[in-house]
Amino acid sequence: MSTVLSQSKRALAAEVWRRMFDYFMSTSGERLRILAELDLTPNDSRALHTLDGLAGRTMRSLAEEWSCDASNATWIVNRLETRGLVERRAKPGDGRVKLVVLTAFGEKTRDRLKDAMYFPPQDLLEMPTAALQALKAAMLKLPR
Amino acid sequence: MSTVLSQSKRALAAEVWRRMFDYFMSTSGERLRILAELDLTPNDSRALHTLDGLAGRTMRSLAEEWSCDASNATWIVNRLETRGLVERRAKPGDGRVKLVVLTAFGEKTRDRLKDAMYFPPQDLLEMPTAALQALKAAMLKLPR
DNA sequence: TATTGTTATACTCTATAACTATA
DNA sequence: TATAGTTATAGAGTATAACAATA
Repeated sequence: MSTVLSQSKRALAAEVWRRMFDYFMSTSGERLRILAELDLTPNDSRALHTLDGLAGRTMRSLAEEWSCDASNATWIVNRLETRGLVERRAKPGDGRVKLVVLTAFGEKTRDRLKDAMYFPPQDLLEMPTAALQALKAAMLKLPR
Repeated sequence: MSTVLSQSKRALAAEVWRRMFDYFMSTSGERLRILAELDLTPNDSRALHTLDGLAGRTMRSLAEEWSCDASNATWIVNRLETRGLVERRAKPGDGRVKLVVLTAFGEKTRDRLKDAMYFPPQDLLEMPTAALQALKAAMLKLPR
């Protein structure tokens, strides 16, 4: 891929990004409201989405994923455990390792959170259908 | 405006929102990197964007805008003041009130931060021009 | 001896309540 | 007496370093 970009293309991408950035930021209050309603911090939210109810994650891998110290991961998992969202299980082969999994309540909370976050802002719902269709077609071309 | 929406329109808006949400979230690491480079926390960033170098803001209005306690606003402003990003000025007519303004350094830091945040992600810059044009046209129709 | 995780400790961020100064 | 802001204090969240248990 080329690293040389035309001036106009740069300006185009900048305009697209600025609009998307501003719109997304304008909706951040709604996300804070959703978290407060479920009595979760942004950090709790990130933690819930890292975990699942099946495989289990080692404390070490969680600290790495969360870019924090191992002792901080202990603190975060303790907090979730106290609230019944996760549990620690011993790893069969290695007595040093603990596996953290979501409880049924943890999975339910994570799913409720995800549904709420994915629910579109009211003013997006009220856009003309044609504009939404154009937006969707363009969004499908986003690189990830 | 109608509050009755067709099923297909709901699904359309949900798809658009989910794509935008996921793309934006996938770029959050870059934003944290920018903040770290300027030695700012997300909170510092919010504070810088609330202030300016001219009008000045009362402590009370800042606490309200930041949805925090007045004593917390004092703490946040103290932190910025220690780093030379803001200064407190007395309000001429009312000796109780203090006005917080960005210093020249504060304005420069805020501008550098804004420029970095508005710089589009690399993979957006590398999208085909036609796709970017379609994206821009759709973005211009966003409600805010 | 190296690795996994926790505990002890300190520093940052946030809130409640008490306080000072001005209106 | 009411308002603007700060200080005292306590609790949540994060990091570093020391530690215990297991490999």
